[in-house]
Amino acid sequence: MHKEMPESDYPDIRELHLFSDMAHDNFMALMRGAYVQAFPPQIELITEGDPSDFLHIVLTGSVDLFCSWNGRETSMATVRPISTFILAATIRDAPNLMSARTLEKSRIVLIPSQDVRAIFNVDNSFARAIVAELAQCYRSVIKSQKDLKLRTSLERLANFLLRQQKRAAGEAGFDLPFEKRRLASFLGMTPENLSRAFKGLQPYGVTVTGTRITIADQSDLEKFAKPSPLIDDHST
Amino acid sequence: MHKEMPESDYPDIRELHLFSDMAHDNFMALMRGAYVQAFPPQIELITEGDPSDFLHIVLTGSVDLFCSWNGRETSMATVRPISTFILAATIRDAPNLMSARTLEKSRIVLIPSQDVRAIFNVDNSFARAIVAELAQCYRSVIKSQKDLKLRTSLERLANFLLRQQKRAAGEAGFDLPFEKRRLASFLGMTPENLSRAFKGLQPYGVTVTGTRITIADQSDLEKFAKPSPLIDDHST
DNA sequence: TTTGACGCTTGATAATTGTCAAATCTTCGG
DNA sequence: CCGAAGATTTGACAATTATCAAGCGTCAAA
Repeated sequence: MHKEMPESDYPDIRELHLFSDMAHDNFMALMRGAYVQAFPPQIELITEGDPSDFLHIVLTGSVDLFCSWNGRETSMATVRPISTFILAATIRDAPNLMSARTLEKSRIVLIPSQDVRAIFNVDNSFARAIVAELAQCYRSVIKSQKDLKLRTSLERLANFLLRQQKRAAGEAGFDLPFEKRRLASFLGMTPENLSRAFKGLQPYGVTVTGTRITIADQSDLEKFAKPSPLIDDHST
Repeated sequence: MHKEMPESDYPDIRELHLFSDMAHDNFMALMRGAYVQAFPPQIELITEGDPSDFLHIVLTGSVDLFCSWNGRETSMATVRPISTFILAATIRDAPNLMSARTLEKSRIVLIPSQDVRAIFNVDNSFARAIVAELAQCYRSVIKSQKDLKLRTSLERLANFLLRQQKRAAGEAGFDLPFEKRRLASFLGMTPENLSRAFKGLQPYGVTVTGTRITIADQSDLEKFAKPSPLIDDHST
């Protein structure tokens, strides 16, 4: 089932900010203990509440982080290559707060959490890289929380579309990066409401054809969305 | 205006997990560069968007962290002694994502952010303590986000009251830790709605008299609130 | 004690969002 | 190409939450 990691994957992982500065030997020690596995779509990799046995890295494909309570479920984030997830739980040796499932066929690296903690204890560069990563993650969630608490669903959608447009190099037309039902959950609304929200943005020049979005006039939409770097710029 | 820190405050700060393991010299270096200041209530200590010039520590009093957008405002957290705030922005040398204001007369320690980053770079124990702190903060926000996305306002209030009751050593009666208007904002609702939400919890044995809350039967309220350690236990 | 200021509550109403059911569209294996 | 399964859309309706305005209570300065 599990396969040792092929060395051909090392460079991609080494390039991650999290691993780029650590000592060679320590990096190799982490890699030697790691597994890589190809998962089909819709496989639950992690269940919230379970202990965090592995630090995960998405090499290809994509992973949905989601949470459940009382029969309800909500999508928290989508992880795309190449990045890690559940770092905080791994470091604290605490139960996972989120579940994770593959959205598509995905290659995932699994690094035993105890190895991560052991190297964290001896490699100072690694420890500092983890600080940078956690600070970044923390700030991202704060931004997301501001988005949720300060904006209506229509405003959240409008700003989401503007962020996506920016990721698409500012092109007027681009494709949604995932299903609408998941987008709805991510934005904290129902699929029905998302459908209506798209219509509600038509007066601001937003056109939807299937998964394809077109923004006629970016500044027009911005007048409504009022994007702020303190909420929408996920790079700082 | 600014006062150098009296050495009598050193032990309290040293006891914080963040500082307890670092080298003596480095701790002293941080303290020597630090200021302590007594602020009256309702003073804005930090404005979101500003660069993070100081790591803050609340010695006495309390501080509200809040965010604004488009004329709206929401309370994100209340900081009580003795703890730090805006660590993530300090470490990343990034603009603050939240504003901060004193809720009451408060003594605040200000440690220049560049000092914190400098010591972070040379003190490995400090770096590791920051990892633990940031991981904890991150997990707290995730829990708060789950609370917001998965629960109705009535459920959020019910669970909030149960958490407060736990903090009050499980006593049936306890006082709200801050104004209702701020509680409403923290829970993501209007003051009017909070007032009605309290009434909505009467059938589950919740009584409100001014700032005093009484929970007649904890298990009765829990049957409605369905608290979960993955949302409500802020110690892990 | 009076007078404001301010926070809290209440009622009426509106806006937003969610639910349910049915219709339509897409996808994909046979 | 067909047809079933699942996603999306739409409409009707209900629940939740916000807004506005008025009233009540408390507290502190005059």
